[in-house]
Formats: sequence, structure tokens, C-alpha cells
Amino acid sequence: MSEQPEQPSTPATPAPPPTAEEIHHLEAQRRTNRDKAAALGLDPYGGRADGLLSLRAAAERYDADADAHHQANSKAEGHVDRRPVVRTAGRVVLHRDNGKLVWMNLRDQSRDSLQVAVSKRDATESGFGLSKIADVGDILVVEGPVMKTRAGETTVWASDVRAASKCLVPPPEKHSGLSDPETRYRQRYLDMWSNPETTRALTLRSRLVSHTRRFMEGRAFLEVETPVLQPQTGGAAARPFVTHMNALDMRLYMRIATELHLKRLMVGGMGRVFEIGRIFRNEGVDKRHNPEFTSMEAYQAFGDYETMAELTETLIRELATLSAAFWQDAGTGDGSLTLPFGELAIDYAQPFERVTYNELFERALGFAPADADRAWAEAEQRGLVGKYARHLKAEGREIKASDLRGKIDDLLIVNELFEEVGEAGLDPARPTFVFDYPSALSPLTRPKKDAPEIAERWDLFIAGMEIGPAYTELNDPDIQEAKFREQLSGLDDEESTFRNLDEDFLRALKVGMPPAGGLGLGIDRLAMLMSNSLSIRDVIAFPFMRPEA
RNA sequence: GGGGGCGUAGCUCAAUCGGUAGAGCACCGGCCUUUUAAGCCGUUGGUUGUGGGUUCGAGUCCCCCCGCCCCUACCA
Repeated sequence: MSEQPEQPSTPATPAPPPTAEEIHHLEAQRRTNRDKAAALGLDPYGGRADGLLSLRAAAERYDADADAHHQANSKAEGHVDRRPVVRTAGRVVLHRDNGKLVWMNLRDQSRDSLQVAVSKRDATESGFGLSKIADVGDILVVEGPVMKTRAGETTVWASDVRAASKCLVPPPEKHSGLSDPETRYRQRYLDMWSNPETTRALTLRSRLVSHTRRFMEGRAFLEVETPVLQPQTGGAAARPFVTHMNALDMRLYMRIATELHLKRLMVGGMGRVFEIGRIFRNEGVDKRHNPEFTSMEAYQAFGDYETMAELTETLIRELATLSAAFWQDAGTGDGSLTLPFGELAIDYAQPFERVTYNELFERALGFAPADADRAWAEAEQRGLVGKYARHLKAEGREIKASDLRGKIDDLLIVNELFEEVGEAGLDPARPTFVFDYPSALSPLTRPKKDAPEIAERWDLFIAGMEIGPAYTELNDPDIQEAKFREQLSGLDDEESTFRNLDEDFLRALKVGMPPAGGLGLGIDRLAMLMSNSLSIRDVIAFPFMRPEA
């Protein structure tokens, strides 16, 4: 790999404009209309416009008394029109030409539609002329009094219309819209124009992240930024993306978690830190996984996992409150804290459910995780032993419980069972903390003092999705090192390529990290829950897609 | 990775057993100053994802490839 050679910013020969044969006739027609707008003395691509109101704000300026007064007296001598005059802008979504009166509906992010009427009598000549040749998709600036039609629809009765941008692309169908998922994700701008709910979901996501920041700051957490590019990854078990740094000719990895750096900051003396940022995991893509996603990790010195449970539950309840108000405002919710997610109705007002890992296991399987004999037998019967063996790249022969038992921790098989049937025992409509995972599964977590096989860790599940874990953080460098070494032993070659011992992290722990509670939250999945989006792609503006052919 | 489905006009979708590729909307021309998925009249629009094969004849059947969706697996 070498550096890209420097290119002049402008090519010696500019790309030739498309020839007539290359332009689709629908685009050609729009280019003609653009030229006609220019002939009216208007810049088809507009310019600065001051004093613009959103469509929503413009509609809210409607004054019924002034409108009635105007309707009654418009032909009277000396009549003064007191209707509020607005200047607003939006993209044309409907266009109806009645001859000397043109009706259009504009859309912006504040309002799906606001009607505009442009009459030959009352509008400027250029404004009327422009409205005659406006195409669906064009962006227009409209000025005029706000009134209501006979049918009662709020309308800007244009005195002037100016061009702001030309749309050269034929629009989606005006009623059924754009529904092809591939086009929606690849050309998000088309999707957002055609499907306002897309913009709404992304808008809500922005508000959720913003509120989360304010919430954390309100609790005296400091927002920090840690490296995305790292010589080694850590803090989670996931395959990383690999890249290369030219200057030092070295391999670098994209981070798979922010944990180890945030803890270093605690060692340094920052008592409460959080980071909201992009995480990259080189794994499968499906409705709940995107290769890059956003997490919030937070660490609170002198807290523990109970501290983080309270923080998490309070935060999510506030986010649900914000979301309920958002959807009520958008006209699709009743404002209650019971939010829909697909077929589910999830009540965020009630205290979240709490169960322990062992309770959940026993409820689903009828015996305790400590009963290793039954766990191995049950796992074998369910075909989970072979599944785990495949995990170890030991495929090619039939693996029996007797082959594996003794070679791996019993709890790894217990956890296979738990994930298979334990999690299924959760009520998906009830946010649930699952407390106290086996220590063997939680290398960065402090074991319970009176039961070291159990780690002070919980996972939060909502709608069957793992929203995030929290720990009472392990701050004993010797135990931490032992757990790291245990994790590294028994790994096959491929996995060990990506796992390594973070010596500097251990060195930091030796300096001394205060006892702490730590938390990780999947922001995308929270956004899914709060916006009733069944696919993670609906809350990511530009989700990963295979490149077009 | 495995299984299933899909790809037709700008958009949303049809096309019977393998037998002339259609509709609505959009677009274009005409009429229309309270329409609102405006309406009325008249037009236009296609290498059926790509490449091969079978056949007198392929949107339809077979194979390769590309892309998307669903299920499943992976993601301690």
C-alpha cells in the first residue's frame, strides 16, 4: 500500500456534460424547466434567504380573526390585510396546476406538508411563472399571507415564489412513495424526502443522544474521546477490522470497545467519564447488527453495578419520556410511557424486572447451573456441545460431551444452555436486568466476595435484545492479569491473532484504579426501541451496504 | 456459511400452461382561479439486473454472476 499521488484539485479537462442520448427524457424535461426558470430571471439554485420560518412555524402563524376580516372585507375600499405574512421554504411533494391558480404542497423536516397557492392575480409574474414550471422535488422559497381555504386547509397564499434548488431526478410515486428497501438505504436522501418517518427516526435518535449527554453531564460525568485506531484491541471479544498505517508501516486495528482506555482515565484521576462513540466489529450484518455502531460506555469511581443499574434505568426512563412526547407531537403516540416495538408494548414507567442468571437458568431448565452433570447431558441432548466444538474449530468429527468435559470450564457449556433457553424465558415486553453472571464469562468484572464464581455483572434485555452490560469493575491488577492469561490459553490460532495481553492496561491497574461501576449501552438498539424501528438500519442514516455493481 | 424468496417503464405493481410486455401514478401537449392522491381530453415511455443455455418461440424453464429481502448460523 502506498500513498495516493497528489492530484490537482481541478482536472485539466473538465468532464463533458452528459450528451442528449445519455440523459433520461424525464431528466431532460426537468433540465428544460430549469432553463425556463433562469429565463424568468431567477437563479434555479437560489441563494441566501433571511427570515425563513419552518413550514410548521409558518402554519402556526395563522390568525383566524385576520383571515375572517380579510375574507369579509377584501373588496372594501381602504381594506387593510392583517393576515400574518410568512417566508418559508420546502421541497415540492405535490403539484396541481389549475390554470391561473397553482397549488403545491411543500415538505420540510418540521412538517410533512404545507399547502401553497400561487395565483396569477396575486403573485409576482416570475413567482407565478416559476410555480407553473416547478417540478415535484424542487425546493422553493415562498412568501405570502397565511390563510385557510374553503376546505379549511392552512395555506400560504403566495405573493412571491423563488427557486432554491432544482431537482433533476424523477420523484417517487406520489401516493405509494418509495418502498424498495435497497433504494431507501442506498439513496437515503430520496428515502428521507419520500418517507418523512425516516427523518423522524433519525431526528429522534439525535435527541436521544443529546439528552443522554446532558443526563450524564448532570451527574458530573466528563465526556472524553479515546483512540479508534489501536495497535491492539481489547475490552470485548470480537473480531476487529484491520488497517495499515503508512507512516510507521504498521498494522492497526479499529477499536471494538472503549473500556480499557476509559479505565486508564480513571486511573489518571477522572472519577466519572463517559464516551459516546463508534465501535467497529468485523462480524455478521443483520437486523440488529451493523459493522459500525454507537456505544456509550460510562465509568463511575466508587460506584458498583448497582449504581450503574440505577443510572441506566433512570436514563432509559427519561429517554422513553422524551420519546413518548416526540411521538405524541408527531401525531403517532398518546404520550404514555408504554411504547410500541413491533407487536410488543413496552412499559418503561414500571420498575425494570430483575432476575439472577441462576434463577433464569433454573426457571428454564429445572436444575441449577452448578449441576454440571445435568448441564453437560442437557447440552449434548440439545446439540450444543457440537455447536461449541465448532466454535473451537474442532469440526470434522463428532464431538461428544465426554471429549470436551474437563478440557473447558463447565460454565461455558452452562452458558451455551443459558443463551439457548434461558434468555428465551425473559418477557420481551418487560425491560429486565439479568444479574450475576458466571465469573468465567466476565474477565473484566469483579467476583463476588462471598461467591467468587459469580461476577458482579448484569445484562439489560429489552424486546429480546441485549441493550448493554454493566460491571463492578475489577481493579486488582494481579487477578486481572490472571484472568487475561486464562482467556488467552486454549484459543485457536485464528482467534489468538486478534487477542493479546494489554500490558499497558495492566501497568495502569498497578498504578491503582479506584473501585468503580462501569456500563456499556448500545445506542442504536435504544434508538430502535424508542422509534419502533425493527431494523438497526432504520436508525442509522447510512447503514452498511455491499457496494453497488 | 446454509436454506428460501425476489429483481419487469422514473415510482408502485401486473403478465394464466413457455405464445404480440401491460396498468396506475409521473412525464409531454390541450382546458381550467379554492384544488388537495385535483379533474377532463390526447400522447409518450421497456436490451424484463448481467452473461450463457434449452426451444419454432423465454419476463416465464436451466446454469453462472451481481444486488436486495426473509429464515438460520456467527457475533463468549
